[in-house]
Amino acid sequence: MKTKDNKIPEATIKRLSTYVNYLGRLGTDSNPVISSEILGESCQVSPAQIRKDLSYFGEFGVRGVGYDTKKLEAEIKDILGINHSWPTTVIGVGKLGQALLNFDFFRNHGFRIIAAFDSDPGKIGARITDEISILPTGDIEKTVNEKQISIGIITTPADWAQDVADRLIAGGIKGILNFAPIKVKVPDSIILRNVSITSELDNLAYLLTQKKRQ
Amino acid sequence: MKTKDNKIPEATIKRLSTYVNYLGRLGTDSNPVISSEILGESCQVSPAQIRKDLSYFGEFGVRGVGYDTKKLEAEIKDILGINHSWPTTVIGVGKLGQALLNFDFFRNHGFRIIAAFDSDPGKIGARITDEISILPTGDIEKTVNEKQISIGIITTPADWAQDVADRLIAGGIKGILNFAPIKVKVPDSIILRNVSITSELDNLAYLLTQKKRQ
DNA sequence: CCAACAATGTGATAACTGTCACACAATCGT
DNA sequence: ACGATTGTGTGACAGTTATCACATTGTTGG
Ligand SMILES: NC(=O)c1ccc[n+]([C@@H]2O[C@H](COP(=O)([O-])OP(=O)(O)OC[C@H]3O[C@@H](n4cnc5c(N)ncnc54)[C@H](O)[C@@H]3O)[C@@H](O)[C@H]2O)c1
Ligand SMILES: NC(=O)c1ccc[n+]([C@@H]2O[C@H](COP(=O)([O-])OP(=O)(O)OC[C@H]3O[C@@H](n4cnc5c(N)ncnc54)[C@H](O)[C@@H]3O)[C@@H](O)[C@H]2O)c1
Repeated sequence: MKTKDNKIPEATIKRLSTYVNYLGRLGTDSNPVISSEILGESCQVSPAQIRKDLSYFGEFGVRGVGYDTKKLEAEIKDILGINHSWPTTVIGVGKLGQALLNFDFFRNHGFRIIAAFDSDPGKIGARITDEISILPTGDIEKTVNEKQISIGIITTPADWAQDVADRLIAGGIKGILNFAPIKVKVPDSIILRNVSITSELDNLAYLLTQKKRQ
Repeated sequence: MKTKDNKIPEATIKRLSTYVNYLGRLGTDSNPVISSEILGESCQVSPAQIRKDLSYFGEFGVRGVGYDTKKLEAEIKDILGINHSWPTTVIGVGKLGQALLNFDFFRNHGFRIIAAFDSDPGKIGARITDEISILPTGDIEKTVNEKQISIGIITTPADWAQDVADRLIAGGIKGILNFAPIKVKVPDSIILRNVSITSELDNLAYLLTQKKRQ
């Protein structure tokens, strides 16, 4: 795969994720080929935007025809790096952590949760699946290191997020997805992304308020 | 509150949410005043960016001093429209829906979940809290209308998201927060925001892959 | 009262992102 | 064989967002 440039807009990556998700839901048998027009309608993105997004990474379509559905899906998965399974762990098996642990979608789309941690003695040892049982927080460093876990998902209360992040990093984690409503500090070598559900709701509230005030 | 302009960057709103969240966590007693420098360090935003963000809405600080912590928090809540409680409902009381229903944080920060819906006969009728028990999907229109619910949070499987959205809209909903991995179609008058956890993970995978390939 | 200082608010500028039009390549029908 | 048609790929342009420098304004200590 060629990357013409390394200055890809973040929004482009987000859209690629949408495209690949939609392509995966398509019956490839009935739709062997798809145009940017049709794809755009489903993803609510302009056709030109789709072509532009793809053009950052190469030429995947056939002029006058469109894109081979299956091939395009594979190409985007390759671009995003979800054509293999990233070993992943969840720390904090509360309400949200359990939802993520039981979310099968991940398994088929590039992520494999292979460990779970909690600090609650009442939870430690509980089986989640055949291969996962809840480990104590103190084991994070060792386990991440031994199992070569790449991605850590933090779903502990905010007060513990930094501590957990530090442990993950000590164990050699590569990337962190943080659900706690706090900005954890990590060295530049670690990729960090935050999911802020609260901020999405706040945004909704703002737009509703705007509409009312206008 | 004055709004100088109605072209506020979406990123600004997202950051305001971060600021207000951080300010809420501060002990206002020990920190009656805060500078853009300090706030920026905690929120990982440049001081200039913070001042710019706030300047879209007015002048809230005192030159040479900084911002009154409590007052700034109140001002941002006012800007975002989270200085009162939005009546909210969750549709799809599965793993994720339950996590959201039990997330107390919302209650103290501008959102009050006052109804929950599911289509599973085994779940209907179950009590969530004193005031909420799970209602059947067929009641969405009526309940949203009667209780004047403003915001609907969709946590059903993707295949049902559009149906649920249509019912919410028929009931007079104002805004929708959608967790299902599909783009639901809504009229322009409805505010729609999507939370895509998968896309955040994809983004993480992309960045990790980039790092590896570089 | 004034000078030294601290931190805000903002216009100018740079960087980034999205839109659009159209050249170009492949296919299809005659 | 070739013109008509379809839909991609991309350069030029427009719009948006972030960064920076500094003028401005309030505070504090002598
Ligand atoms: N529930 C939601 O809908 C929601 C939404 C947005 C953000 N969040 C955030 O996600 C995080 C988890 O939320 P939740 O609702 O699942 O809370 P929860 O209380 O249900 O779960 C937290 C879990 O973390 C465990 N834990 C505490 N300290 C720990 C530590 N040091 N190491 C490992 N595990 C530890 C607890 O034992 C518990 O099982 C919080 O930071 C919350 O703000 C939750
Ligand atoms: N669990 C996660 O971590 C996670 C992460 C990202 C996105 N999501 C998305 O959130 C949604 C819910 O995920 P989940 O893990 O909670 O699934 P789940 O299967 O645990 O829950 C889905 C719930 O929706 C109910 N439901 C089904 N059809 C309905 C209808 N027509 N009306 C009302 N309720 C209906 C089901 O009875 C069930 O209780 C899915 O779209 C999923 O893709 C989940």
